[in-house]
Amino acid sequence: MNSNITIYDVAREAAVSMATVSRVVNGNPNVKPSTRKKVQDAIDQLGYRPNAVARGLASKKTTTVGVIVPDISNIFFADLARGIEDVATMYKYNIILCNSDQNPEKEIHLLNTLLGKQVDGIIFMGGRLHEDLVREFKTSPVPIVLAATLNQDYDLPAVNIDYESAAHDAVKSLIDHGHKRIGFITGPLEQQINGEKKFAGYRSALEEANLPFDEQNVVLGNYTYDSGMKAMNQLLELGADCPRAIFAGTDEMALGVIHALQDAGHQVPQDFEVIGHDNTRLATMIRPKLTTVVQPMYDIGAVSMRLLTKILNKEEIETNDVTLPHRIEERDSTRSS
Amino acid sequence: MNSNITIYDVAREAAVSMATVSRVVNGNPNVKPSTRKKVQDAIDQLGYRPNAVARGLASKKTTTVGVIVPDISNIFFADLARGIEDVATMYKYNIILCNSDQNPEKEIHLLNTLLGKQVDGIIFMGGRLHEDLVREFKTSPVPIVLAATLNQDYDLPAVNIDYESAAHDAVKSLIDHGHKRIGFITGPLEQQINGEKKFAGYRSALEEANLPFDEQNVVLGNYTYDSGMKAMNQLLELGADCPRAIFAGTDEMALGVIHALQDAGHQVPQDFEVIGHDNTRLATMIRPKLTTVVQPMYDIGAVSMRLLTKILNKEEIETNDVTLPHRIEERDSTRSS
DNA sequence: ATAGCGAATGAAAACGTTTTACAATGAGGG
DNA sequence: CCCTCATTGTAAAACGTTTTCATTCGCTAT
Repeated sequence: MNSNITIYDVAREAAVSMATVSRVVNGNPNVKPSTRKKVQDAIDQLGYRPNAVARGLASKKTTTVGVIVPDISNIFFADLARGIEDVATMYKYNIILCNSDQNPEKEIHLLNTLLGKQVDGIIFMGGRLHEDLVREFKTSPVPIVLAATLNQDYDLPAVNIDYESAAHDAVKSLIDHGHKRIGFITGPLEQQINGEKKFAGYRSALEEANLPFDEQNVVLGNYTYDSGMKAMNQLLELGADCPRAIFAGTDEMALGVIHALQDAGHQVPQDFEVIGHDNTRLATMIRPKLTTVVQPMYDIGAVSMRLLTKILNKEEIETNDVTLPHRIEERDSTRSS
Repeated sequence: MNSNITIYDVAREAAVSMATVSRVVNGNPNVKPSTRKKVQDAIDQLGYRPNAVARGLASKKTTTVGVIVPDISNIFFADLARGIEDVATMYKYNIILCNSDQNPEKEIHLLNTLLGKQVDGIIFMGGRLHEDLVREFKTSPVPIVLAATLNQDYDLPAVNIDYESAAHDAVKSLIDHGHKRIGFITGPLEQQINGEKKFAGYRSALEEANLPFDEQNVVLGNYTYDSGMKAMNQLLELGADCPRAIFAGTDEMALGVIHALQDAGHQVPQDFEVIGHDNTRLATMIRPKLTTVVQPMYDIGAVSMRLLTKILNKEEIETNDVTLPHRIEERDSTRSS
C-alpha cells in the first residue's frame, strides 16, 4: 500500500521541496509551523513511511545495534537480551540478534556481518575472548561493549559483576555455617569466569578461614542440569570425605545437585547445603528453594546498552568498565544464618 | 580500518569497473576466472566489506527479517527464536528481534518500524491478533508468517500444532488412568489458544468418555509458577471433590501444581497425577519428572522461518497453514499406562 | 580475411534519503 | 527607500551499491 511512497511524493502533495519534507520528518526547527502542518497532513494522508535504508545510507546511521550472544535459548542470555532490548527501544534503536554458540569462527563471522550491515554499535557476550576476535574488536569502526564477559587486560568497555568476590561470599557463607569441606561444581575452567574468577573466590574464602584446599572437592560440569547431577554423584563417592556444602557455578547445575542428593536419600539443607549462582527463575521452582548468588542479568543487559548509547552520543563517561553489585539471596537450600 | 573502502576503491585497485567487482562479490558467473581472481585479491588486500545498507537500497532486499515476540526472556519464546535464527542463518538472513509484551499498540508500532527498516519479511508471535493488526498485516508490502499464533478465519501463513487435539490427548490419557474428575489449569481464556483450543480439547475428551463437565474443576492461571500453585491450592479446597488428575496449560504452571501438592503432603503420581504442556526444559528439572505435551517450540520457529524463505523465494508451497505433530512425553508425574 | 556470435566488461542510471550550498523572501534599520 | 540579515525554501550532490543496456573482445565458421 504505502510501500512505494517516497519523500518526493509527499513533497509534491504538500507543494514543497523534498528537503522541507526531510526537515519536518527529522524535526528540524527551521520550518514555518504552517508549512510543517501542511507537510504533516500530506504524510498522514499518503501514509508515508520513511525508508530507513535510504536514510541509513545518506546519514551513515542505522539506529540499529548488533547483539551477539552464545545462545538465546539459554534463559540467562534471554534475560540479558531483554534488558538490552528494553533500553535500546528507549533510545530508538533496534537490535539484530545473533547466536554464536561460543564458536570463535562464528563470532568473527557474525561481527563482520554486523559491521557490513552498518550497525551503529555492538554488544557482545561470550565465555572466552579469542585473541583474533579482540584484534577485530580493536579495529572496529563502531563501538563494542562486552556484557557479562570478562575483559582481562584488554580495556574494552564492559559491564559485569565481581565474580571473584561473589564466589568468595557464597563460599564464606557456607564456611560460616561450620563446614570444613566445601564442594565446588564449576563450569569449564578455560573460561576465565570459572578458571580465574570464581575459582579464585573459592580458594580465597578457604584460605581466609585457614581451611585446606582439596582438589577432589572441585568437580567439573558444563552448566547443565545433568552435569550437576553427575558431579554431585561423583562427590558422593567420596563417602565420609564428601563435602556437605556445595557451591555450584550455575543454578541449573545446583538443581542437578539437589536432585542427585535427594535421589540418594539425603535431605537439603539438613544433611547438605547447596548454593547456586545467577538467580535464574529456576531458583524458586525447586524444593527446597535455592539459595543463590544473584547476578542481575537483565540489569547487565540494560546497563550495557545504556553504556553503548553513551558512547554513541559522545556523552561523558565515568568509567568504561562498570561493575554491578551482587548479593546472596538466602532461600531454603541453606540453613538460615 | 576498512570501513571506508568502497567498491570503487576495489575497482581501481583491480583495474576493472565497479560493475565487475559487484559481479564477483555477488557470485555472478559471467566473469572470467582470471579477472575474478584479480578482483578477489584486491578485495582481500584492501579488506573490503560490502556495505549492506547501500546494497539494500539498490537491490531492495535487506536479507533481514523482523521477529516480533511477546517476551524473549520467556523460555518458550527464546526457544522459538533460536529455531528462527538458526534457519535464518542457514539462508543468510539476519533477524531484528522485538519484544511486544503483547501490547496491541506496541505490536503495530513495531510492525511499522520493521517495515520502515525494509525487512524482507516478518515472523510474528502473539497471543491475540487485534483486528487493527490484522488489517496492517493484510496490507503489508512484505510477507508475514505467524508462529505459534492462532489465525482464526484470517488466512495468514502460520505454523502451529493442533492445540485442541493435544489437550484432548492429554486429558484422555488421564481419563484412561481411571480418573472421573480432571482438573484443568489454564492460561487466560481471552487467548484463543486457551479459551477455544485447549478448552475444547478438554471438554471433548470429557464428553467422549461420558464424563460430566464441572466448572469448578477449571481454574484460571497466568502461565506462571506461582499461579499454578495458587490454582492447585484452590482446587485442593474442594476437599473430597478435588480432582486427582490435573492438566496444566503450561509446564511452569504444572511445576507450581506439583509443588503445591507436595507442600500439602500429597504424593505425585500416587495420589495425584499431573500433566503439563510445552515440554520446556523445566519438565526434567523437577521430581517427579513431568509428563507433558510436547510442543516443539524450536521446530515451530524453524519451520516458520523456512516457510518465510519459501514465500520470499517464491517456491512452491503446499499449504500456508502448517500443523506440526505433537505427542505426549510420559515421565514420572503420571502413572505409566 | 571476416561476418557473426556469445561471453566478458563497462558506463551510467536508479535506489530514497540527508545534507550542503545557495537563493528567495521578508523584516528592520538607517 | 535601499541595504543588510534572518529566515525559509530550493536544487543538487552525496551515500555505495545493483542493474540495465551497450560495447568490446575473442572465437568459430564461412
